[in-house]
Amino acid sequence: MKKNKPKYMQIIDAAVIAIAENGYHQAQVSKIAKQAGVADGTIYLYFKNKEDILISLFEEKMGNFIEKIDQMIAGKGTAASKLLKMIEAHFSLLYEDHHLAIVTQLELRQSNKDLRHRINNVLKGYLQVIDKIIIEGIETGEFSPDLDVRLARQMIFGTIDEAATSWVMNEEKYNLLKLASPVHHLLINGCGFRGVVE
Amino acid sequence: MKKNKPKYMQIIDAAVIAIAENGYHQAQVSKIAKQAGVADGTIYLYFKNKEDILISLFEEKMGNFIEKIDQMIAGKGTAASKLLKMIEAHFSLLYEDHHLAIVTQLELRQSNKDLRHRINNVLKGYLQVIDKIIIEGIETGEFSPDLDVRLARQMIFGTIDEAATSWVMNEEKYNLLKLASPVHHLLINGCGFRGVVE
Amino acid sequence: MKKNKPKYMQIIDAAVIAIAENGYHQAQVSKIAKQAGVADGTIYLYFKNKEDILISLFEEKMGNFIEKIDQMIAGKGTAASKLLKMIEAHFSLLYEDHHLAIVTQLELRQSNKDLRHRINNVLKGYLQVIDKIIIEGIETGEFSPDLDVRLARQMIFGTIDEAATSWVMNEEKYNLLKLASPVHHLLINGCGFRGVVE
Amino acid sequence: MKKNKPKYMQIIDAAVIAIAENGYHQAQVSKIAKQAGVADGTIYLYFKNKEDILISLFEEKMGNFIEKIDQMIAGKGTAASKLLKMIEAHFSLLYEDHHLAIVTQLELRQSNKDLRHRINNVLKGYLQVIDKIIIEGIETGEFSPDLDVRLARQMIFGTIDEAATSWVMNEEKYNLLKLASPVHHLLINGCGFRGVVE
DNA sequence: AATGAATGAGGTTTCATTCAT
DNA sequence: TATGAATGAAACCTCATTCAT
Repeated sequence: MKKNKPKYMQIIDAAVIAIAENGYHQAQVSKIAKQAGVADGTIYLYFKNKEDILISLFEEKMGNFIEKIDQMIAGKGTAASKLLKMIEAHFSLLYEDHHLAIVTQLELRQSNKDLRHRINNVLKGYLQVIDKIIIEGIETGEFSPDLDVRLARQMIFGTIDEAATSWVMNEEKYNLLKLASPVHHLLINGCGFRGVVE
Repeated sequence: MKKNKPKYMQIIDAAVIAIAENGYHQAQVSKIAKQAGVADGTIYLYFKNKEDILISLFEEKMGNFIEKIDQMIAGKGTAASKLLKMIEAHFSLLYEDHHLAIVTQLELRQSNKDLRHRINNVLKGYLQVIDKIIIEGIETGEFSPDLDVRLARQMIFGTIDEAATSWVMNEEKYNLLKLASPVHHLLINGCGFRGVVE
Repeated sequence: MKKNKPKYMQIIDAAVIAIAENGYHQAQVSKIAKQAGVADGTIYLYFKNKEDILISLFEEKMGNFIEKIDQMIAGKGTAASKLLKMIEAHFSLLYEDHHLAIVTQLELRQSNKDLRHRINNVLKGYLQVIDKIIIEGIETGEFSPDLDVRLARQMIFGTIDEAATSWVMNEEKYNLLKLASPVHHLLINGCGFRGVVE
Repeated sequence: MKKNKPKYMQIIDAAVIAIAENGYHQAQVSKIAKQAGVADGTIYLYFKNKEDILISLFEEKMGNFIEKIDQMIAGKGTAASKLLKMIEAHFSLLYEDHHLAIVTQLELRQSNKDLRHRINNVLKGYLQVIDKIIIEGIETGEFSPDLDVRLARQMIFGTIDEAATSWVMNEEKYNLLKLASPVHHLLINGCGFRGVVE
């Protein structure tokens, strides 16, 4: 299994840095190889082609994240608290890894349609986690019983993603972590006012 | 003024079709020219370069849309009703123009960072419209008084955009227009349940 | 005869300016037309193609010059004095017309081989004038009887041309006219020293 | 160091042939690559761009030549004899390499101003060699003490260059080498007659 | 396993020239 | 005569991938 050899992650980590620092289209295979400290040809002993590096990058980084989240929400607690934890974990992941934030929020988006479909496949795991929380919330009565799960999921993911992207595009000038709670509040309560400020 | 000549819009419309049908990177200038029924060189009588076609495309299509929305929400009505109109207008724009939906939601996102920054500039106008509605809603007491405008805007835009992108990626299998009302309801009320289904 | 119409010389003069100011490869037909105050298409009513403008330019400017020189040396006087007059006329032509100097000494040289052959054809007239002076000098005993006319002509033309080109490349910092006499002296006497400074 | 690899000179030599046979503007990179027996892309492993091939070509061929001349005139001997050697070396270089003669005397002259300036920089070394000889000649009393070094240099270079160019334009019908001696004689003695044939 | 020199396909843009008005 | 919008051919360079060592 190639994935267990040290150079596999070495190349993926190099790709994150190379893409973050040079931009998607300027991160040539030779730059990634140089950053990884291996020869160009060596890349092809571990990855089928360049696209394979990118999809593997996303799988490794996001896959781990999804597993972590999945465990995190497995235990007890309200759906709302689980949602908050998820948002915090998501923001934390990007906040802690500057390079990764740039790569996932900006650079990887300019990949071609094919690659983006495969990235979306990875994301499906994340969306399923969100779905789980929503369904649990509905069942426990925390969330509105007539919630359209798909739409709610799109709101949750779209909002988190948009908040993260804006933060990266604003050169990370403010503390993303501090947005987790207000974002969470917004997703639960929406914009509307009901006479009581919670 | 080049923009008033018929070939200007002819080329832009051709670009939308060519990009939608071939993909961003496979929509060569020669393909756009062919689609427009002009010679390759003619393109450069109306646009500085290929990137200029794309930014102009976005400015024309989105710019017009933003103006329309802006007028639409100028009159009377609640902030909530204005938000609904906006969402309907947004979904309608994409629903009515299959090619445009593909181009704005999928293809144009793989443009390089420079072009994306210029696209974001156009989008700013849209975000300001959203801001206007939010602020109006807060002032009239419809929306929560302690709403963070920036976050609310990110939720609204992020949700609309994610819903639209999902619809396109799902090959537009369902009727996007019908989502306007439930999406609007979600944005106003959030996921949370308060014992009353409105 | 097209040559007698006012626009013929108008275009040629515009070409001199356009080439001098923009360089040979940046002097597009449209620039020449603009400088001449006519439409692009009008150029083709007076010239077969772009090359025809350039060759005509050279013929007009140099042709006139050669005729003038030819008349100048027709009268009495020593061969040496005629040579001096010719050098002075040559330097004067370039000294008086800044644009023409740049065009003939620098820009027109980057024309293709074909055009250069045709330019050389025009130059033949000039070379024949030089030959006339040399032969006359030999016959009168002023010049060495065993002079190889072709070589002497190459020395005279090569020296004048090199002096003129150097002057233009040095941005015409010094007075070219003042070089006529010392250049003439050099051509007559060579580098060698014979104990007497004339 | 790229210059030491065999393909570096292989490509330069191919460029000389391709340019000589096809003309400057018809010597596309692909033709040079084909002539060199390498792929188009290989060219760019050794040269920054097409212009870099041409300037390198000139530097290699002319640079070597200038060094050789410089050593040649370093030893003893009269200034006049050194001048003769230089002319012979110059004519010999072109006479021995048909392709190089065409390239330097005709084709490379149609390069753009920028490239020509860089070529002139290389030529400066040659002009300095000429200056050395002139100054030495003045100091030893061989040459006229009131010689203007710059003008003398222009005469010498202009004459040699014109003779060489004429020879190439006449399709090298006669033996250029045989012109070295009479050209040398002309440069030393000029056109004038002093009653004694030396 | 590792190297890195070599490959070669593919696209944007310019500009001389035409021709309908 | 004069216009100027439209034409369309043609080339430099990049970079993912291979393969002999």
